[in-house]
Amino acid sequence: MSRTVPELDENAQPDSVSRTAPGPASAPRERTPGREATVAFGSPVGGRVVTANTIVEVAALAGVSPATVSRALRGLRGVSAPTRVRVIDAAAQLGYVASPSAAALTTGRTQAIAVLAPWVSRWFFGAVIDGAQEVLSRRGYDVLLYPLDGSVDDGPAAPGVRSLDKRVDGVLALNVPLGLQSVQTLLALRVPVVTVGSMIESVPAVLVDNVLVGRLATEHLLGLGHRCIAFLGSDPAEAFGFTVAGDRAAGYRAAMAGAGAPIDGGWCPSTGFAVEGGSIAFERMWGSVVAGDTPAPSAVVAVSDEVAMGVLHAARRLGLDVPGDLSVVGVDNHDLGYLFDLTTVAQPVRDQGRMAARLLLDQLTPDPGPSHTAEITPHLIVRGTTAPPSGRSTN
Amino acid sequence: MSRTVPELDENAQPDSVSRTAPGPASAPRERTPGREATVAFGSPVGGRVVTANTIVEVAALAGVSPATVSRALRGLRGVSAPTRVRVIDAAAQLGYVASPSAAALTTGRTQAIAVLAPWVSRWFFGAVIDGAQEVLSRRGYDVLLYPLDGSVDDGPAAPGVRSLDKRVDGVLALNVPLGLQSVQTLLALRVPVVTVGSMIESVPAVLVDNVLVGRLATEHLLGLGHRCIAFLGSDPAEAFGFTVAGDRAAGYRAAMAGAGAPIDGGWCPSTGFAVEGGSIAFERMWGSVVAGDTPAPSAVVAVSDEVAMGVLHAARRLGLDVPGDLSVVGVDNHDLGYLFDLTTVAQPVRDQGRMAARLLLDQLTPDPGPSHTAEITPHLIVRGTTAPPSGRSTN
DNA sequence: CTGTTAGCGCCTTCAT
DNA sequence: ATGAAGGCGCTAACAG
Repeated sequence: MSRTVPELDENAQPDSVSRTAPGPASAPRERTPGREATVAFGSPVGGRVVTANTIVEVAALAGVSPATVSRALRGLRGVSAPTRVRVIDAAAQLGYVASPSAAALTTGRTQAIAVLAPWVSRWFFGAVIDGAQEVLSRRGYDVLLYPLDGSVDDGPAAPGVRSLDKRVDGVLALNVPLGLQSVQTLLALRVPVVTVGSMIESVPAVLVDNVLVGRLATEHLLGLGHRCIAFLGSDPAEAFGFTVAGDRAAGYRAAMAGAGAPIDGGWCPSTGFAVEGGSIAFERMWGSVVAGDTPAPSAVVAVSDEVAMGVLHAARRLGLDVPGDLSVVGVDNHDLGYLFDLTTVAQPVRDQGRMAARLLLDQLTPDPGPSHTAEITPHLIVRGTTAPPSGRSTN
Repeated sequence: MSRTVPELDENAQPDSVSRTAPGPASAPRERTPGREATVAFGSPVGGRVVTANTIVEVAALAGVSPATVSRALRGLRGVSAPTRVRVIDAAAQLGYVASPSAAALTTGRTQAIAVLAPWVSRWFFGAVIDGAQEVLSRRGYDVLLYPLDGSVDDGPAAPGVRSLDKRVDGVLALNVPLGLQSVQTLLALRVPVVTVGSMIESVPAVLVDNVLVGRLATEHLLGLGHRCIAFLGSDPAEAFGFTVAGDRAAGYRAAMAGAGAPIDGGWCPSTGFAVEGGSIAFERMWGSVVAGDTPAPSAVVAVSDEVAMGVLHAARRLGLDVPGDLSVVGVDNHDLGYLFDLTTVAQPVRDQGRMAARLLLDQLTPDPGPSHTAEITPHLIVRGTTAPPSGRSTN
């Protein structure tokens, strides 16, 4: 199958299961009418109390019908104030929470949102999710995490996406280059979808003006006097509406063209978005420079902060001084970027998550109105990895 | 090696600003008997096909009863091979997926696991989740992400945890310092719980021998000849079974004591686990050193790699050379640690997620057996931030 | 092996 | 403002 585990932590210790705890015996999910809790939920002081499993118990305690409990607890109108109080009290006292499954079965809404992301351990995704989560949980939605491995190809059945059917009220797709089949399956779910960073036709999205991103980064370097600027992160296999790298590259090219600065063919290797890609590409490029096959760039625009970090690392190993010998700009404003004193084009990432969540929630209201696409404006943050070129070629 | 993110090509379309897409109109979740999909799910070629909403349609198409469909699709025995094939075919053809809500309502199992974590954007949590997710989704479980803000205090109602009732089959609590109330509410859910990094009495856990962690780090430095070693990350508010920092500090103290190296009162500030905590604490400490109130340490053990990064950053600002003037050890083996050439005590983090997930799944089998606690063995990874002290005080 | 019969717990008309 | 009744889609006992 897919999903290999490349990043096995060195020392993948076989599960050394040592101690043995008694454990809660984990009784096979009894369906008995009442459960014992050690804490009185409604009262400030502890004590033994039976937790209600169903709405019926609450109704009984409050002296009303289940229907009224349902209405009262959900804040629907048509319930007298005193009744509502009694019901809420009873529910609190019993620690009652409506069964999401049962509620979903009748209403057709699950109160859950799927978040599609290849990993969460990469900062960008984690940050977007944090932002989205914040908004979604405040509105009472659960977040279901779906790992969509980077495999762009999707089989005819696209099982990953398919399993979302009837499971969520909406989908947040994070920088996921979905194959055609997956997209169609996704849309066939008939639930609102919002993408972040990638585009699906007629689906609302949170997008950054990536051409501008590329331009800002490049023009900053041009402004410092650089003429020989490389772009690390073009991607040959651009596809499926995921044009982040391509757009940034375009902005770079536009800026270079605008300044009349020629671009060498060896200056635009592809890297992906991770640290290693940056290291490898830069080392290779520099090898080519040393060999005389490629003119030496005095600055680098990296497609992401992580790629920039990789470049910094490689540059150090190669004995290059940053920013003395080489200026570096990244993109993202990664949480750890300041540790490298990394100049970067910021694209508020947590905000993207928040906005995407709001866009999605908008589509979940009774009267959605037209869905729109939100555009995020990037801005330059100048730190210490950029400086005028050491030579005297001032522009 | 590591999976690369999506690919892109280099053509960028000018990004029109804030477009407004028609959007899928997002009809209020119609409950009509059939839905249109643009793709034939079962057949290799596209075409219009009605997606079945219920098991009844599948039964009809396969010419069997709903019960048989249920059995066949779930791989239960007691279905003849040809029948099973017919059913599976029919289901595929209709793009049928059983409603999780309905299934949960009858079985009492939701096939979902809650992951409790304060954030996802911090590397440690993301990595653990990635590991857990990998195991859980392979076994058909959904992952529900619950943001539990670091607030240790929990109100009497502990609403955050409470809402998990009837929603998940198990809970994975990641380094969450749960308050007493929350713990009891959690246990009252009557579902298996596994913790990572923290301890709840009689609840299985994945734990690192953190005393050993502290010892390994400290003894490494002692072995290099350091005598004046600070520990950044003691935790004053240690509580709720979350003893990570305390245990590491204890290991540090034990090692120091074993070497007969005295510990100055100013050497053990608290930091939390994030970068900034490390920077601030180290700067403050160094201020005290400069003021003559605290003897200068020649090395630092940081409670986490992020704290170590903060120390490195602060040290650089203070003009200290690492490892010339100061050696630094972290803990975690953070994905980005190598960029800082950071010596660290590794605790395979993704593996912790995997193991926790397995432990949890073990508890979900019909006959759970005794729950056990898994212990992870840390090990030292020597990189470039540690070296013998510049002075000649060799041991 | 397969079909029939009951619910699971809740929400939602429709009455009252 | 409240109650009564039916059904959401599925699974789990029984029949056969």
